Amino acid sequence: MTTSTYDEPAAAVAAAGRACDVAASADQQDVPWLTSDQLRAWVGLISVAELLPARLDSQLQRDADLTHFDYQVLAMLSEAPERTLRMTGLAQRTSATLPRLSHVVKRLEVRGLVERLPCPGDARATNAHLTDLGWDTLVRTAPGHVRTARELVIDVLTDEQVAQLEAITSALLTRLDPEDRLLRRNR
Amino acid sequence: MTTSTYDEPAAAVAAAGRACDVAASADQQDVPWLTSDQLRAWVGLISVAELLPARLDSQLQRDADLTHFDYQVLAMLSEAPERTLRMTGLAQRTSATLPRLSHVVKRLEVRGLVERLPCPGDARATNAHLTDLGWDTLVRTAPGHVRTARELVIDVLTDEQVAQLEAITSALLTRLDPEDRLLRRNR
DNA sequence: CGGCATCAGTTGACACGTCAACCATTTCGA
DNA sequence: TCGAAATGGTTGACGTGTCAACTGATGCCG
Repeated sequence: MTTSTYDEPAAAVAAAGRACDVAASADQQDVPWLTSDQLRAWVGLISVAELLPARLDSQLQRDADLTHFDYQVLAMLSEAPERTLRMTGLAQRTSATLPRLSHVVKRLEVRGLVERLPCPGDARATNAHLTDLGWDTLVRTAPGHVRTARELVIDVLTDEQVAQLEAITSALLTRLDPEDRLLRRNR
Repeated sequence: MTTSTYDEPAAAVAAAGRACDVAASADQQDVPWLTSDQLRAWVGLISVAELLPARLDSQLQRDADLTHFDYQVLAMLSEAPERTLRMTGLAQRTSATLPRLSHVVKRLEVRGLVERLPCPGDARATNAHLTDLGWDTLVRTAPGHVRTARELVIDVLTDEQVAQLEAITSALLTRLDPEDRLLRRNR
């Protein structure tokens, strides 16, 4: 049972893995457990993935009453021709489900940051359009957001690490986003 | 206004940044915008931070009706002496607020995976204890979780990249988790 | 044309996290 | 030793995301 007393969260996951070696040999495929190096990287990554979005949300919430997701929606629209996108396209660019996007856009519309228009070409579709107020809000909010991005990530790393991070996330996204919905690399 | 048509999400954030240069020079501090390299790394990171937790949740939900956070709670308890931790300590180890943990532990207790006991030393405190059922559940669930960790992250990267990722996340956590780990409504 | 499958999007019920308020216990200073 | 403040934890209301069901429009194939 190996019940030594670990202090670090990393060890907890490891212990569960070790326990599995004992119990799971029967009906589970052999899954090689992580080395201690791999384990540290894994725990680090999931910790960052847990804490970073919360920080972004709280900064944007405080400064502009926006979710990070709200911000991304506004940002995508600000880039689009006519500042307009169909709901489906917007959902893909923000990695969101359609129901989620629908709810969010509805709230943004109530606040006057976005408006919904029927799509001329296809009566089923809806176009989301960034209003002037939405644009102004985005412009006003961007600097603080960038500052946060620098404080929490960019300025903490060396240029070399930034380059490494780009390569690593790019590799991960081939698994996490196989359909390339984020349109990061449109082949 | 520079309204060229960008295809990449990365550009969207950039545009907002550029716009800010125009409008915000008056009352905002000068925030140097991100270079294209930095921008790619940033967008990659927030994409991963958005997608990875969702994947972990859905795998664990499917296989064991557990949230990734539930899993982490069980894992931390499995490591602790007597498989027992006080709520506050558990909250720190899982980067959770106390209310969140309280709700989660209540649900886990209903399912019989955890039990709550008054703390002998301090009548205010509560001890959370992993039951045998909880241990078995964790043991049964771990292999699939490890497999997912490999498929989505570890096996996608070279050994060198894993090492780089460890260094990078370690650096980021000095900012994201500067000893806070709870301290919600202080002062 | 008629009928069926698919697509685009919305809605509502439910689950989870957050926040503020709250209670009980403990600590500490005067 | 008494009372105020701090600690440990729980609860309930509210906002947001998810899923399943639904509406309406479009496309397809006979």
